[in-house]
Amino acid sequence: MRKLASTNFENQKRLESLCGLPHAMEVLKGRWKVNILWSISLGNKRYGEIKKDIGFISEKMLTQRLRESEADGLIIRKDFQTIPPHVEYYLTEIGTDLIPVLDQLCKWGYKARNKNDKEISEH
Amino acid sequence: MRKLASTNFENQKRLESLCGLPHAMEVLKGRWKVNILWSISLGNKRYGEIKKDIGFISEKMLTQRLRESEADGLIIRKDFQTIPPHVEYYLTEIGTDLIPVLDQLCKWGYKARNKNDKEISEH
DNA sequence: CATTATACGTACTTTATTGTATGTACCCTA
DNA sequence: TAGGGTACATACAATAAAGTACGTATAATG
Repeated sequence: MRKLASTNFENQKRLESLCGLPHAMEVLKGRWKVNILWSISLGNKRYGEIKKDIGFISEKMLTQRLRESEADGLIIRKDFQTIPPHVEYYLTEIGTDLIPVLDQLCKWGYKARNKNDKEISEH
Repeated sequence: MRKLASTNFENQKRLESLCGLPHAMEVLKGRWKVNILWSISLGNKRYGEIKKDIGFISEKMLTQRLRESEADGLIIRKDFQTIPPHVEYYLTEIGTDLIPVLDQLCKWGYKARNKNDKEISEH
């Protein structure tokens, strides 16, 4: 739960008003979000598929992050209203737009990791 | 401080081993990091300049994040060894490579924010 | 008739991050 | 000689995120 009257919260708002970057980071933050979005972009639609794809995410985390990404407008939740339940998740337009950026970030991440590992092992 | 034997920690490591994306997010996480890096990329070199540029970051946060980004290999700290102290921060090569990606992310962030605001105000 | 599968919800504990307050050592300027 | 600037460090309190354990309803399967 967010505490609306804390400096913590205020600082985040102030940052987000400065430029788009903090908003982007806010929307992507948390351990699992980018992986969930990525997984959906690869064609995993159902809760169970995403869970299996990531492998070791807890059900609580998955549900929570999916809800947040839905609220942020990145994904759409389609409930087939059946029993047992059948739900599918899709990227929205803005969610889809994010994927190439994540791809860039991923490539950078590889480079950064290798570079740093190398430098550390040189000692 | 990180607790090395927690599931929390282990999960992060597991994710990072999967692809470059979690590593990138790990390196950029926290409220202030991307703004600090951005500020340096704009030409702010000194501690005080970065602090003034962001405006409302506490000194503790700034120091802490600078140290982390240095450990992650994104920036270099050049201490002029004078009294009163004079220190300058520069982006490394890999740190510089990140800037265009952050720029993309920033643009996406604007779009995502506007889109979401609009949809919310339509209710 | 017990198990598995679906997609969650809720209460609780553990870990991690962020913020606040204060102190440091020295220099320069008024 | 009092105050401001430089670039931090440290102890502590407040807040947020992540993980654990357990429970739900129903249907199909063995």
